[in-house]
Amino acid sequence: MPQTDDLSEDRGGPTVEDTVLGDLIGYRLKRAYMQIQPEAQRALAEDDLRVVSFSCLSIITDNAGIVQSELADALQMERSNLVVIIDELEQRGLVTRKKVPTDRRRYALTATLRGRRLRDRAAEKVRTAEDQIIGRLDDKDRAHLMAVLQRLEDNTR
Amino acid sequence: MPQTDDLSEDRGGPTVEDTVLGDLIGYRLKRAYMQIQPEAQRALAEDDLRVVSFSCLSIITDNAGIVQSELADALQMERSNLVVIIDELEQRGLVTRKKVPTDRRRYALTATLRGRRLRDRAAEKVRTAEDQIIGRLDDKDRAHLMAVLQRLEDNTR
DNA sequence: AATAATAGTTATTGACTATAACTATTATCC
DNA sequence: GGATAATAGTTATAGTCAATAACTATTATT
Repeated sequence: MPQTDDLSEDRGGPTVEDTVLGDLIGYRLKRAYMQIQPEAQRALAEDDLRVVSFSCLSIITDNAGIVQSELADALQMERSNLVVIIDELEQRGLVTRKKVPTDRRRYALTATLRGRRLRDRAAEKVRTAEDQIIGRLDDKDRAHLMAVLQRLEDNTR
Repeated sequence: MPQTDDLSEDRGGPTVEDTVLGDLIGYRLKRAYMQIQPEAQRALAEDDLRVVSFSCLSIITDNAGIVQSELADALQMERSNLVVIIDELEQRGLVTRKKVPTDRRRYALTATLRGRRLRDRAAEKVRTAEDQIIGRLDDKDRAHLMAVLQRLEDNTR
């Protein structure tokens, strides 16, 4: 029997009572996210990417020619906050900004070969990092989780 | 057939491609949380509570006599950031700070009757707000979601 | 042609988190 | 038992991030 010497203090605090918070979905979502996020962040930092820049790079890779407003919309962020992120991706040679001839207000964003490769590599690392955490979560539970989260998200739109 | 005039633009953007992001748990968690959080925030604002102060009030209510370090630990936040929050809860007469006789470094936190009542009322509102969003998610899916999220969280400790 | 709206940009603000440094008190160690 | 280390609470501060407003250039509307 794997009985150790440590008492209740061993992991995650001395079992605080909770009759309400833990039954709220928002709370559970936040807690789960707080465990995963730092690992994803660490994985992406190896390639000097933040979560948000990786997200942008990824969507741009999958949608060559997308413009900034559409990207902001897809990632549910303000287009003003996108500017510096695209600036950096562009300066690093990961994406290109090209004026759309038919509408010169817009910039078509396209990932370069380097950008696409970096996206794939970084995605692999994040996936691996997540798998570490998921641990004993089997494929069925994982699939169910993803489906339910997706449904949750869709319900609000 | 509920065919409307609007095209693909109707809800959530014109279906942007995504071969990677949507398969990451961190991304799905964040997106789901981003839908729920504003509603919870709005519900709590009716009682001049923020999510974090509600969380504190709730844990204190369930753990009369808990001290600030333990609370910070339970909510995974910095104890320095807790100070002003407890200050406010105390000033509003929702919790009391009382020196622990056996260890005068510590303050025992206890919710007042008003605090406990507010907690219950606010919790009810958040629950209702969440239920609006959950919508078509049946009890079985909800229970499964909560269990899996809990497991995810525990796996990292 | 005048007016609206849209895309991108810049600057700024407020909220939140993390860190370091400090005081008071208690625990540990020689 | 006294020096030293550790802990609880606090304060101040700095960094991160999201939201807002205002601006220019361009296109759409009437």
